[in-house]
Amino acid sequence: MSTIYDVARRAGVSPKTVSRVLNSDGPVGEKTREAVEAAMRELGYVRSNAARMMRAQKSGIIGLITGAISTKNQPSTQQGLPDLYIVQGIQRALESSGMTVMIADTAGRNDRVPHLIDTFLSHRVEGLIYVAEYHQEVNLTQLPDDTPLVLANCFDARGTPAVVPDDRRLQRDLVRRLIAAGHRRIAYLSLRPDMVAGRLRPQGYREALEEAGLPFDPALLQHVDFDQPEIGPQLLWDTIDRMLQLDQPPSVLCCGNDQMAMMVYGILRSMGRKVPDEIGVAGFDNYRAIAETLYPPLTTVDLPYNAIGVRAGERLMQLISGDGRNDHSPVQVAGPVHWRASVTELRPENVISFKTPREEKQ
Amino acid sequence: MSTIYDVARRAGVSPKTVSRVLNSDGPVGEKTREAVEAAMRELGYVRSNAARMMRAQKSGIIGLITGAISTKNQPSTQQGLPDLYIVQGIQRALESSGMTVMIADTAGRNDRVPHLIDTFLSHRVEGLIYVAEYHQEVNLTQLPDDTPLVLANCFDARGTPAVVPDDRRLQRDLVRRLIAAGHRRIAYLSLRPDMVAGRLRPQGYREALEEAGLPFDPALLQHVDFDQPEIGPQLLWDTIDRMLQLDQPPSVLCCGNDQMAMMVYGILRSMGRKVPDEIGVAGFDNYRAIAETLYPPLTTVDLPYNAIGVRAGERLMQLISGDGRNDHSPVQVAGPVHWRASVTELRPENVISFKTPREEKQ
DNA sequence: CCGTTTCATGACACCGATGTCATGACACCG
DNA sequence: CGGTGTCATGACATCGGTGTCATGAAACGG
Repeated sequence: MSTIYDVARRAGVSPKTVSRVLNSDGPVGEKTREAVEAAMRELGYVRSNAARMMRAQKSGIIGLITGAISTKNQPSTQQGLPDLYIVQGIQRALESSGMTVMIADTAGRNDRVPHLIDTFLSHRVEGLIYVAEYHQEVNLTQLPDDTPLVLANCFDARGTPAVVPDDRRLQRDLVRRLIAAGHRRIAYLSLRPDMVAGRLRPQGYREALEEAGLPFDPALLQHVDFDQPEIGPQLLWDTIDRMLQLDQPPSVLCCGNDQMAMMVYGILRSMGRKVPDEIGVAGFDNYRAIAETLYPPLTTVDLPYNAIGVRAGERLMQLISGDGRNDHSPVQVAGPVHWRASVTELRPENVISFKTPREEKQ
Repeated sequence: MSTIYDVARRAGVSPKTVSRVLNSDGPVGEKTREAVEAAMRELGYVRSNAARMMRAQKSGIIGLITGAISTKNQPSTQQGLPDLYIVQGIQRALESSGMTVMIADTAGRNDRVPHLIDTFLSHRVEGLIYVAEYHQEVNLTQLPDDTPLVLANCFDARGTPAVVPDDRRLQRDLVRRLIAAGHRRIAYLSLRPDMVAGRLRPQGYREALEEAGLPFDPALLQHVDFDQPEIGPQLLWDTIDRMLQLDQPPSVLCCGNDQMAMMVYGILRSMGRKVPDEIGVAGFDNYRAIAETLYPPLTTVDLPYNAIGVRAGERLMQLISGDGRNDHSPVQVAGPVHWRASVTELRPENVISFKTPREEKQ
């Protein structure tokens, strides 16, 4: 691979002049510039990042640690790959800055994280982002260095800058919407309470009920460990069965996530209950491969992974450029409700208030 | 960040000696080694890859180009993220070699590929892998350089080393298994024929029929563009309806992929047909988030994305180490059938032949 | 006890790009 | 016409490791 020296020789100038052409510092004569550019083209010259970053003491590299790519071995993981969208968002946010993103995968083993961090440091990354597979608290080994770190989809006790989904608010918005559609008996099938989402989402559910003056019925809030290998479907079946046996059964089942909702579809139909006519189903995530393909399509709320990534990327760029605003509270990100055919509008008159001005004009 | 010079000064030795400790070339006295290691620990020394690769003229970096991370904007993409498993496989294959994998995302725009390649070349990557979102033919701009390139999940007309799924064989194996289970009228709902999978998989289906001496009925092989935004479900509904109206309706619906199978579940149930008692459903991909969670779980065949990645990584390492075996035929990878509850065994006696020796002992 | 080999270590150059400073050629101004 | 400023360009050092070669000391053999 050719170097600036090769280019310089071919163009009959000094290496420094080639450098000037490359970087547009200092002045370069018109003819010289053309000669240099021609030489570069002819040699297929590509500038060496290694030499460059060595001199400049800047790598232009951002390190990204994620389990996204190999999450499937973990037993209790729900759908698996959503945090890929976070990575996508990060890339989008960093694209304009000219940074190169280097992604390392934990391969499902958290004990490899220190090694990955070491590799990144040896590349002299200018910043690090750790992306968790699902909203959780983490505890990374302290970075020995002053390299900035941002946590995405997770947080820690040290107050490291973090960006997380606003589970509470998202669930509240969805349940609000269900209430607005006329539903009064809303069941909530929650994820395990040892997951952050399994705690925050039920909170949002209860908040929406309270706001609307609806009573909270403990019988309608159940935690279900639905993704257990064997017994998961049984647990879910049993929980739904009990709810439907109640004196006042629910008119809609709110599920902890879209994958649970998919399983609920099958169970309800095996029970001979029609969705949405006899009972509605709502999800959480807007995991589109599921939500849009299910039949009928699933009402759910957008867990904005993309936005989380973008925000995390932006936050990191701030830190790198020295904007050390010590915001110890994590950034919370929310997203829109997606209303689809899996829940009926019990009171059609309510629908009107949800039309946009534009639609009303038509 | 400290350098070998800092370490050397602290340990009272020369930089070269520190280098020797790092790389275990040349001999180093016991005491000296300890002093150097202590100094490194105290300073939190991490060796600079930039300087290293500059001297060694080796970057230790593999470039990976994929649309995996941002595929969702594309209109005609089926499920979206499976090629992430390919990336995982590649990482696994390259892990032991000490290479660092740098992933670049096309952000859904193929016109960015040349730019990404340039970035990689400026990092002096030692090899490149291009990962396609689904099995397809591609046409990358010729690499100006002698950097080795491997295609994963795609191939080109130039005979670039490639690793692809063996769609034909996978489908044949699945249909064989259905036939072994006693099914004789097997319908095939294919993906669009302009996709490679939409051509190869039906071929495998027909091969399995021929092998078994079963007649091929054109009415049972239909292409369905099921993931069209609006009309997809309608098209699918209509196709299934027609098939079920036949004099000899099928006993099992073989779907082009798992996502289509998920949609078929909903449609069959809305038609009042029970799965698997009245009609069986089979998928393709073993997209576990769907196949295992659907109710009943889906019989499907493993599209071995992981293995494709591993093979691609291995192939690239061969090329880098100079093993230029000019294998112009793409490597074809297959995987196992996953038999789950969505298809019944019509003739139980057949099941015996599928028991493993171990099971028979019990 | 002297010549030769082995061991432990250091001096120095080099990889490729770029920051600093110097140099020569003009142009401009009083 | 001499002094000064601008422009175009190059020489040289530098970033942090590592390959090459040299050096001095200890060990070994006869």
